[in-house]
Amino acid sequence: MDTVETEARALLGATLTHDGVSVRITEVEAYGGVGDPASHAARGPTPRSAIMFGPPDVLYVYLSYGMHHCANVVVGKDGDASAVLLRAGEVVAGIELARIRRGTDVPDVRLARGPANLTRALGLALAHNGAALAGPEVVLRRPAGPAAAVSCGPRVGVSQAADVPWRFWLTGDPTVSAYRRSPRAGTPDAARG
DNA sequence: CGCAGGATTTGCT
DNA sequence: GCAAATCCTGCGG
Repeated sequence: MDTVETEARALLGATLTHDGVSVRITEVEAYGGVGDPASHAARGPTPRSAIMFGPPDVLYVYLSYGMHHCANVVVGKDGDASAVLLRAGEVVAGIELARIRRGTDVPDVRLARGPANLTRALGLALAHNGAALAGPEVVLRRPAGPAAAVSCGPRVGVSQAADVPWRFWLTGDPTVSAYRRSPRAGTPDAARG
């Protein structure tokens, strides 16, 4: 339970609840601190990334491309800037509310597929940045034991250190996105579990 | 004060 | 498969 990598794996199968919707986490990405060029904390603490340097078990929410929200779980002890991006999940409660937020024509397995879609299904926004995972607003219920089958592969959407296999997902789970490859098609996926 | 870029998603060709 | 939408953050001057 020391590395962000381990923390990321441990979050698979966890259930995150907010505002009437619960999502079982099926896909995550690990982000290191200062040593990880792809992390928001790569160049030291900034107003935005400061929350990552604080105590763990809080939410780190940020706005991407001016329109999408992404949610992270801050891990590691105080002073450590590690975080785990929540990329996809399965809606296990409040599915009707999630469907309203995402659109009635969205298939169930896609309700929380993709980091921005997951936050939208949960109703998370910038206002929840720094929210404690122990509640009352946001509740994270960690799984009793480690996930049975976990696959790993390179991170998606990052232009730095994309070769580091710090993306984890539950093998074979239908809510996990087989996301598009990087611009360079033909790159070996290496993502098999 | 101004500029460049981003942990994405969606829709059209 | 490609390109646009859209705004906040971080850095340089």
